[in-house]
Amino acid sequence: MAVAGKSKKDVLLEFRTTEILDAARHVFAEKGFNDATIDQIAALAGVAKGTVYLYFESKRDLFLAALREGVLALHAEVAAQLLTAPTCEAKLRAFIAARFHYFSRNRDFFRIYYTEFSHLPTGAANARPEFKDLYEEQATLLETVLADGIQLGQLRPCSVARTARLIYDLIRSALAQHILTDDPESPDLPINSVFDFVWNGIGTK
Amino acid sequence: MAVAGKSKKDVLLEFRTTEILDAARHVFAEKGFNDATIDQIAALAGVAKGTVYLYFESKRDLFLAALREGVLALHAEVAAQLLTAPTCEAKLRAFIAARFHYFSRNRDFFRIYYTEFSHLPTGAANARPEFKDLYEEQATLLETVLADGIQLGQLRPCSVARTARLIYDLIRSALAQHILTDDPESPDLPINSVFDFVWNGIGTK
Amino acid sequence: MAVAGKSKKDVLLEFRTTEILDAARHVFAEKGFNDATIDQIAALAGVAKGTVYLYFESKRDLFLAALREGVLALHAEVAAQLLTAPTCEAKLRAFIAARFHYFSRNRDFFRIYYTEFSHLPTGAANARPEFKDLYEEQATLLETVLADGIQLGQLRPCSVARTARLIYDLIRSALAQHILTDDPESPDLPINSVFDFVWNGIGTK
Amino acid sequence: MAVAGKSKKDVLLEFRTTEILDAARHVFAEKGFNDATIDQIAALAGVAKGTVYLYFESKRDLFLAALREGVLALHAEVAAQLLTAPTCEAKLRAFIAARFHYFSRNRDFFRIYYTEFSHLPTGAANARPEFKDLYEEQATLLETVLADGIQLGQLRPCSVARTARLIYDLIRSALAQHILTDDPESPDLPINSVFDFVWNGIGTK
DNA sequence: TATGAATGAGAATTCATTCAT
DNA sequence: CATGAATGAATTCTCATTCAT
Repeated sequence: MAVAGKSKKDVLLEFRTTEILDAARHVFAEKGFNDATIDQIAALAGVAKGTVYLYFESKRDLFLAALREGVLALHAEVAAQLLTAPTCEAKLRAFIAARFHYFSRNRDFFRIYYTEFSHLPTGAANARPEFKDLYEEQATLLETVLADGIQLGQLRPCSVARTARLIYDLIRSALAQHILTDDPESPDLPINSVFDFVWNGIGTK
Repeated sequence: MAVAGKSKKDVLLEFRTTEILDAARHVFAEKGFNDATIDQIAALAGVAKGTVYLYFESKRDLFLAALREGVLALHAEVAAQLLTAPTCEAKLRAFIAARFHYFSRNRDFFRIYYTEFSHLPTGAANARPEFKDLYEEQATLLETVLADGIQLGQLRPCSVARTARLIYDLIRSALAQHILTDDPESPDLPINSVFDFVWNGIGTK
Repeated sequence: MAVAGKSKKDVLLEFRTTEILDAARHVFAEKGFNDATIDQIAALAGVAKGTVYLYFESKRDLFLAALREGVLALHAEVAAQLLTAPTCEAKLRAFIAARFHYFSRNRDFFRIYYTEFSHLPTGAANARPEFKDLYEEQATLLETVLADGIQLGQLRPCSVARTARLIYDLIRSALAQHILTDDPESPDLPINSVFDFVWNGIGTK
Repeated sequence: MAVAGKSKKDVLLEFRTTEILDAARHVFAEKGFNDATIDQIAALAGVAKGTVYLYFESKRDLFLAALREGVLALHAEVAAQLLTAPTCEAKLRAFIAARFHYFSRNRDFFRIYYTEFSHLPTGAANARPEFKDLYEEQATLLETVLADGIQLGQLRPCSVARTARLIYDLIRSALAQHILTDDPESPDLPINSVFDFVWNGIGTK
């Protein structure tokens, strides 16, 4: 029994946390960080303004939490998909597809992710170490795929770090077109486009 | 004499405008639109707060002016380079190189450009028509190169619009790595990387 | 107990509202709308600037609230007095007297009322519909008295609307002399003067 | 020759002054004191902003000058009309009529006059001695008429000062209805109404 | 004299954050 | 724990006034 772990209190706590995070994600996605207000988030979460501060230190903190949570889920999903892919080519396609599918289901989150992670590599100026880590984890995933592919001779040799970054941003770019324009189509077409572009380039042979 | 054109007054006016725009570019680049204040910009420009409003209607207007000016200069430079390139391959390389060179010389501007244009394709939500046009002009340039290349059989057939967007964002991504990390190296290496990636993809054959 | 109605919270809310309105009335009376500042009002009310905005949407809104409240109270008092007056002559005198008495007790309010309602009949230009209504209610009261008086042959026939307006403004004028000069005398003398002037004119027979 | 008086310089000076005063009157009438800007006035007068300050100390000063000028002209016209009226009754009617006619021709001015003079007797708070005098001069004119009328037995005895004020404000009230509603009718009707009201009161007998 | 660019004090309003209940 | 009233720092923008040319 002791293993059960979650008391009623814990459940409530987690519930509130989730509720607030969901509201935050929605409002931040809608209005952007600056134009979102704690009032709006609290209202949407169905709690009082002060309550938000019981769960999160500050507006910024809440924002980061919303971002982190989503990124972790994304990472888990992508990593899982990667495991099932046998070849390097399949892994690359899975990486792309997993991201498209995840964000298709979490469009609010994409807006935050997109905004914030574009600012990410701003180097020193940005000073957001928590983020860096989240990003690194993603990048590492892709870099491993690339490194393996090169080793196996299935990929042309290149700078793994640099190329991973390119692919990563390429996917983000294609996602932006797919998500931000509220394209209701299946993501299969852009997934193929991106993969084809990455794999074959645009030159004829 | 009558041809002189610029009176002393005009010179001063232009000088002030430039001064303020430079300051704006710097502060906006440093802090982002929301965290930049007119006070800071005025101080950096060496004028009083009110003076800024003599030259620009509002904070937003100032921001857009800084952006527009840079984009127009960029566009002119890129277009010029494109003209001198004989083949489709050369044109694509020129497109990439021109952007790298321009932004290497205008790093402050890149930060603004990068931030704002990433938010661009947000569709209806964005409602910034002045921008759309600036972007379109750039995109068209690249699309023309692609369309010609396909016609000449030098490029694999693809969706011109979609591919142009991918390349465009790919360059932005590589630029971000180069510029935002304050990489002092010559941009030649990333230029080649990007071109190679675009042209050949990453797959072996 | 359930009947109590006002919780502690309601009381506090009403108290704050009153406090702010009183302060507003005072400052607006002293300085006029434009030269009054929210800072001054907040300070006088003993609250922070932001608190004012918790109770009123804007400076203008606060001003109108102060005005409206006073006008409604005035109207109620005048209407009550009118009911107790038996004859047309008595009603007219009551109308005049009630206004003098009310404003003698609410001198701050008179200054606002005086300023704002003099601008009232500016026709279309004014565009303050909330006001128009408040004014109309007052005017109607007087018009009814006049119309009845004419019907009963106690008043000389005349344009009821026009005459009501004249009397209304006449009272305001006399009030201005009485209130704005801080005349400490009983208002009985000006009340009689005004009534006599209105009733008999100045010509000898 | 020395009597000629006005050099070319003087003429220009007077011309500019008039031009600015006219513009000021118009803008102040349109927007009110606070919302009128020196820029607007200068533009309408066809001079540069700084020039206004060559002729008038401050915005307030300009406003007062516009007011003073109009009041003096009004006063002169009214005084002239009074001279031609033989009886007390005629003088009173002339006083009313002259004001209606003057303001019918100077509607812009009425708006300023109306606004400012309603605030006038605000006692100490107002501290505008220049005005007091302008007002007194007008009042004296009317008081003299009343005093004479009482002496001749054509008017019922009353407080001359108080009654003059009442009549004065009554006229203003009727004027407001006539002018501010842009009534295009001849002012004869309201002139008669006012006179009748003043002379006979509203009571029968 | 005339100009109009520059100034900067000032004011309304917002909203993250705190804390007494 | 939860609440939401209160706070007040911060920010944009305006415009009367000055002064170098």
